Amino acid sequence: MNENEIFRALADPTRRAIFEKLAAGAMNASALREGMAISQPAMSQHLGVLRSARLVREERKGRFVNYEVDPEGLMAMAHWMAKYRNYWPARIDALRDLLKDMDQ
Amino acid sequence: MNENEIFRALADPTRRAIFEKLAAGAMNASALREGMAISQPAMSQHLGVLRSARLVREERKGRFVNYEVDPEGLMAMAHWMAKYRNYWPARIDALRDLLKDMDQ
DNA sequence: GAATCAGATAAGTGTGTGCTTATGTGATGG
DNA sequence: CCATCACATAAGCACACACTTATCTGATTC
Repeated sequence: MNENEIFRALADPTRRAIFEKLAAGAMNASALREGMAISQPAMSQHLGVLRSARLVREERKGRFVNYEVDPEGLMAMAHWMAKYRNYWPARIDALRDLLKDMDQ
Repeated sequence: MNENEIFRALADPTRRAIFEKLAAGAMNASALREGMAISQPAMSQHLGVLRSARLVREERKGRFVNYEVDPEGLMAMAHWMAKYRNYWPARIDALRDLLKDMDQ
């Protein structure tokens, strides 16, 4: 349950973009790079950070490495957020939107 | 809804500690410093970051400034997380509580 | 109104971080 | 086997960031 690595990992917009892309479907590092204007080493480093934060996990597939979202990191984040649920109810309309989003 | 400022703000452990302390009860900057081994300017700067991320808000009280958790930032985070709901399933006990709270 | 207090801002500094180019590793294929 | 691939690692560099000390602002109190 390493909040620090998780928040640090997500603090970088490029990494959030990578995560978002992976959330839409697992793929390998080269596929991730497509349309992202990012060098191969940079991608590899970003994936390393996301992986050690358990936001992403890898699966070797021959000489490819398939990456996918690791629920573990998201769970840890949810736990962190749950500590502050006292502060959520204030704006119920927003919460309703949130639940709607979640239901899709 | 600037995810970037929110995640950047929470990436620093000192800032998360400040936020956590404020979540336990509103207080002014000096009270926040107690037991935290942090200089006055540093605290002020951290509060500035948290405030501009809308994780915290201030209320002038004479020559004191009372700080409290701003639900706005947490809401934005919840929205971000909601996008990845598909990946939450495995260990939901905590999350079910979370959603139950949201339903109120 | 001068001293004092809470807090913000300014300016400088060391460290962290994200990038780059270059090279390494390990699997595939001709 | 050796050329090529998908990817990781190494090393260096520019910039961001969290801190410091010093100073400023604006409200309170005597």
